[in-house]
Amino acid sequence: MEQQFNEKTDSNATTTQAKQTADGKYAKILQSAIAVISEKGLDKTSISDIVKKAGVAQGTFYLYFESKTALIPAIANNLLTITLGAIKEKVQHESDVWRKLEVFVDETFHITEAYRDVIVLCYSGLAIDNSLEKWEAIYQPYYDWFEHILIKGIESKQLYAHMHVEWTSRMVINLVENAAERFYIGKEQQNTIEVYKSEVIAFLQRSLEAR
Amino acid sequence: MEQQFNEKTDSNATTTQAKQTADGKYAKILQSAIAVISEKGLDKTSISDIVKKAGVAQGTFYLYFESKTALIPAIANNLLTITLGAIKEKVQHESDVWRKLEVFVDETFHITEAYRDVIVLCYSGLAIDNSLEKWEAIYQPYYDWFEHILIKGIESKQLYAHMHVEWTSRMVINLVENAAERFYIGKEQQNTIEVYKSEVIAFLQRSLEAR
Amino acid sequence: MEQQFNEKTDSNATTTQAKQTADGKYAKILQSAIAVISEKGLDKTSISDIVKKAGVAQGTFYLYFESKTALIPAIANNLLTITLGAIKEKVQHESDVWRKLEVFVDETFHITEAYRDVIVLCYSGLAIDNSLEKWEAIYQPYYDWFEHILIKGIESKQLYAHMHVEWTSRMVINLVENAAERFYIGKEQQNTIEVYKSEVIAFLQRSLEAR
Amino acid sequence: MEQQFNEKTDSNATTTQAKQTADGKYAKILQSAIAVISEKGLDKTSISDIVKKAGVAQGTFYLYFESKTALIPAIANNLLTITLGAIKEKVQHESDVWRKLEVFVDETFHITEAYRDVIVLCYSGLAIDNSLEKWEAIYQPYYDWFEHILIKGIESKQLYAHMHVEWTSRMVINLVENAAERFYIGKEQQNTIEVYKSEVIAFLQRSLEAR
DNA sequence: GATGAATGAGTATTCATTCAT
DNA sequence: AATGAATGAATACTCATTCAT
Repeated sequence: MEQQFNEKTDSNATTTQAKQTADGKYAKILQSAIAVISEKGLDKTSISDIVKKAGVAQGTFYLYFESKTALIPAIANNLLTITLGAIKEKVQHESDVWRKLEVFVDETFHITEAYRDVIVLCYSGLAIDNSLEKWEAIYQPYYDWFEHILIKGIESKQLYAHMHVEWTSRMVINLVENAAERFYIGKEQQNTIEVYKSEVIAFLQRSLEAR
Repeated sequence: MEQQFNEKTDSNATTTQAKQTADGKYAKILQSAIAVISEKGLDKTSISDIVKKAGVAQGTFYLYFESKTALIPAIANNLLTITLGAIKEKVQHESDVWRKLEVFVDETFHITEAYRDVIVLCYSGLAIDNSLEKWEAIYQPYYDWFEHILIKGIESKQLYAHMHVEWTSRMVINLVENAAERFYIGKEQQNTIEVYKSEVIAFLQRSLEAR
Repeated sequence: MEQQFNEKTDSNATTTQAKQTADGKYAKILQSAIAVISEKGLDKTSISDIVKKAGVAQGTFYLYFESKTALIPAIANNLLTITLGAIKEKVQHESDVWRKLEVFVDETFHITEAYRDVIVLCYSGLAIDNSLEKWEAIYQPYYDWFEHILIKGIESKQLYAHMHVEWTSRMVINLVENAAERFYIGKEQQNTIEVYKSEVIAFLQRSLEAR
Repeated sequence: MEQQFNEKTDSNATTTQAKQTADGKYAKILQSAIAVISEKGLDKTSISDIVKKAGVAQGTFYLYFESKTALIPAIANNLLTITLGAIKEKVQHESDVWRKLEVFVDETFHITEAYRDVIVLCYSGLAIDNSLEKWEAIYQPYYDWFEHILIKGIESKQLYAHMHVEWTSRMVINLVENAAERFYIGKEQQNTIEVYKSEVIAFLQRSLEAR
């Protein structure tokens, strides 16, 4: 199942690889940018900060990125690649759709915690630019992958047959991500996390289960 | 029901009123800011743009706002006030909880369309500042209000009794707002809107209904 | 005769005066700009150099000039005002047209020597900008003034009656200025200057005299 | 007559030839530079623009030109070569000095129109550098050639015998070029051109004719 | 000779903020 | 309260030039 998505993932990877020059300056700059911007915020990060950390010259930045703004989609793409990679990895070991959903929620919370700052910068960065559509484009492979989970679940009669899989895919992913973000951004107590996740799963289950 | 929230709403209003001077300069500046920033984006909008549109002097801005950054929570607050006001207004005419939900979805889509730009600027503005918690604080009255809808629905045995109302309130509001945003940001065809909304409502209904 | 040109001169002066604020910051910046650019050349002069010399803040420059480029027409205008002022002053004491011509040549050489650098920067500055027409516009009062000299000379039967005064005015002014520039730019020996000027005057006289 | 100038011309040519490599890269770069700079102006033209148009690598530029600045004298030299070549070509068919003068004026106007942009860039370029003397040096063969025209005219008793030929040569060339430039830069109506040229010729004739 | 990736110095311009009036 | 002239810090981006291949 995931097989056919590897292609898309690969196409992303290819894009990335296309940028992989000799000494991997593209990657070095991108990683430095993520690190610095995550810490200081997009506005307060100067190109100078980034190149200093990356150990390249000021002008080199512009050999790989058209502008400061062009960093954001690259970062977002990077984040999605990591996210989707990690989630696929975990989920593929499960065969039951409900277990998949649980693992998906688990992993989303986990990644959200780890990449909290990057997630925030992607939101703000893409919003600034009025390029929220780019976000949707970047998320496309994620949506696609989850749609297939849903379809399989429907085929196995475990999921509600009449749902609109495309829309539902987006609603579920958003619901879970947002719940996770609210959990970590709001800095709620860690001890409630399992209860919180259960509630999210229960909410989804009631919506998704076959009836 | 709304009664007890008037307090909080008032506290917001009070904040606003405190700033209401003679010629309503606070409001004039705020409205100008919303208009200009919605159009040009936060970054490309200068205080100069705002005061020019408001017809006041440069320095006057700082009599009402501590800094440019301080505009965002004010704008967000203004948006929430409008949103919550409009939704309450519409919803209060309904007695059935499912009708309330429908009207709530309708109105959210409506407002999202109308205030699309402002919503985007609030996201990016608050994210920039790493002050996403402020957003939650501002949304508090909205969450509270919806919780009461849920509670009433539970009491009337129409809604699922074991839900965690606080969390569910947030999940539902987020789900609907996000669906609406995706609809208008993605610029999907208008003719699918009713189907789309129905799907959202159906999704929620399956989760929320008593069983 | 000069009376009627005072108007135009005044209009220039007025323009200048309009810019004369409280502490004469406009003039201070303009004079500093002339000084620094004359010395270092336009390209190698930074706004920082100018404001430092003028004793104002960086941003203050932009209160009085739209851009670095906008300096050049201002400088050119300033130069013309000085030039025309000085020449008029000297020439008005002469009644004979040939004496006027002599004094005009004398004074042109004199001013060219004194303002050599400024003249060069005006040439290059206006050429850079492809705004050579501006130069013509700025020179207009000069051309006008000289036309009247020619007309008076024609009326007194001393100058060739069938010349085209407007074109001749431009040709003569250019001829003399260019001769002077070539003299000082080429750094010819000072001892030849009187002979050189005589040759220029003789050349002109043969062209202009009534016959 | 031109014979003796061939040397100088050759010296120029030699300079050029010295740079003529295998695939004529020098010429390719020079022509590209003229084209691009004429269009965009010196300041806004980057070496990158030039090499891109020339179809050579960035570094190749520096094999043929020491720096960006070094382009200007090369362009000016190129312009003079073209100008002098064209004018000589036309004038040599005339035997009468007055006809030569007419043809000289005609051709100067013609070339000024055709190379307007290049002329402007030479002015500004050389002025920027404070290297106006270079311009004189480049023009030397032109002055020399015209001096000989004058000498021949004097010998044939058609021209005024007591003129200073060297200075007069420069004055005349400048007068005509400047008149032409003013004509095309000022964008005067084309229908006046013949009248305009006649006036220039008449002005010169009165100065130059034997008396 | 040719290349073109890498460099890093250099700067015009913007704009949030202040404060004397 | 209101003004708006003045400030000066801050920075994205350019591009001439170099040099290892």
